[in-house]
Amino acid sequence: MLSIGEFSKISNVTTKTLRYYDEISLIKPVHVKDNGYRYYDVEQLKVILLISKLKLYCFSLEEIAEVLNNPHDDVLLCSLIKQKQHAIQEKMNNYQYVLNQLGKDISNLERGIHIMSYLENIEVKLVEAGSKNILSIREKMSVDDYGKYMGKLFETVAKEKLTISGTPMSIYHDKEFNPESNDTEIAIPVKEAVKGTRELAGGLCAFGVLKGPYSELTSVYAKLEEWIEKEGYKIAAPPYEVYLTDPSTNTSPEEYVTEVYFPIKK
Amino acid sequence: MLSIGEFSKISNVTTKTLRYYDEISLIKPVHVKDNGYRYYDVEQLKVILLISKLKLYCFSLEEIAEVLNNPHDDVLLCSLIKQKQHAIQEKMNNYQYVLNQLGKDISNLERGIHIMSYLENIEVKLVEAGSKNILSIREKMSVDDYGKYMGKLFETVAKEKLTISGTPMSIYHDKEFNPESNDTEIAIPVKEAVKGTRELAGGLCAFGVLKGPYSELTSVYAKLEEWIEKEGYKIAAPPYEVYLTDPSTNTSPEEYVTEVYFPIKK
DNA sequence: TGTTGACTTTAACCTAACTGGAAAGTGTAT
DNA sequence: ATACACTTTCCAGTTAGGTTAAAGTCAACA
Repeated sequence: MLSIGEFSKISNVTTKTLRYYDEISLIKPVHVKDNGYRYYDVEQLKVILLISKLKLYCFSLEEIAEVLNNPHDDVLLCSLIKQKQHAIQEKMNNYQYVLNQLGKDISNLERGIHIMSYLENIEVKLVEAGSKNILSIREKMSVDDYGKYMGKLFETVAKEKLTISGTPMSIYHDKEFNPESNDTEIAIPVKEAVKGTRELAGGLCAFGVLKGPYSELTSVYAKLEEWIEKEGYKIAAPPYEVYLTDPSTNTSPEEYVTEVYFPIKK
Repeated sequence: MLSIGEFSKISNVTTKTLRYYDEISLIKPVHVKDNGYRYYDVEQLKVILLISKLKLYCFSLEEIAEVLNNPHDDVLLCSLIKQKQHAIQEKMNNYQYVLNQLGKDISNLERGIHIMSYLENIEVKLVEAGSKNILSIREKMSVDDYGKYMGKLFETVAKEKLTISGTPMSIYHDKEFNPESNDTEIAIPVKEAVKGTRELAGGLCAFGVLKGPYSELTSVYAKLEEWIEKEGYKIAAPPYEVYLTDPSTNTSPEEYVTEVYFPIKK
């Protein structure tokens, strides 16, 4: 039997953490004296070792508890580990992108170029957008669902034998930003007017183009808004984006070209 | 002037977050009506854009505040970004290691090998350790300081022209684990008995070897402790590690060889 | 002008995975 | 017997917000 201090020293887990794990029933000492002193069994070292391993793999304590409650379910464990493998791979990709961006900023700063000066290169134009007939789905969704709904639209196009007359778009109906559930309309311009299609009104628009990943679109929004206020216009309808790059051809996000339209009026 | 909803939509930051940033004075609306309604200026879009960028770079809100409070200090900004660059690189290295480990576990699990079965391959031996004369520094330190203190020891060796008689060691005097400040003694065996050296007592030890990164040492501790209890011994003195691999030759952590000794008695 | 519905406010509480500190009680070596 | 190292519980705090409720306000339409 090991006191909490001994158990802590051997397992490289602090006593604070061990008491917390006891509290949440992740690993309970095999014996508790009447005065509350905790005593662990050497066998429990294997358990705390597993906990530490899974924590390294970015498991939440809740997920670890699930694994510990099903000690012989190696299929469950394996599928959870594969999930984490995927998640960590995603994080690494993201960090790789961040390192690129950050490297550019460092070399700019060392040349005396201010970090936000890239905004000056975003051009805003006043355009007259033509009205379009679009096949669309409007739903509360997260950004991750765009692909799914886009797929549905293309299915409909195929089934109904519609004629595509432009690149995919999304229209933002929300009044504020919400990453989990935005009121978004995913659309493709088509020739035919059938069930599921509608007319997207044309008119005066503030217009900008982005070459780069979608995460940089907010800079274009900001520039458009700045321009709209400076020129004395007001936003007249939900803004929309037009995706000129087909994401199914595996172009890198750096090469994506996206148009942004803010319908406006005086 | 933009309402909080408009500002949120354009900047892709939720209204909740904006209110929180107001509360902590990270970015305050340029005007607040008597009824409490917040109104932002288009110019503030650049500020929130910068905040989002720095958040992507893993800045804490406190660090971002520091940057915003020194808007023209590009040197400060650049040095902070470089810090983050380093930190992110570290994280990626760590994730790379995790992906390797996790990949091994997946392929093991798919072959029906249990995730903790590697423990069975750790061998424990009973040895009689000889006593050693060591030059050492004992201090409360974190693992990150090991190199620093080791460097000091080597300086002393050089200055005093001592004769090294073994590979570096560390002795753990703490009664429990504490990552920030462990009562650790960093040591090198030397021939001469001078100021700063002492005798490390020999005697019966439970002994194990690890080939691999230091983070896996806990598995060896656990095995040793299990063996000690099973054989009816008790720990008699602080455990110590002997580093057979010279970390200054750039061996990969996978190749490190470390011995672990737990001095014991009946 | 009135009304409706969308927008905004504050306040209080919740999250994960702990950490820190205080005050009191306990174990063990001398 | 005493000292002191070890352990206990309890409470508050950390980051960066999210959730919910109840109340107040705005703007557009009739």
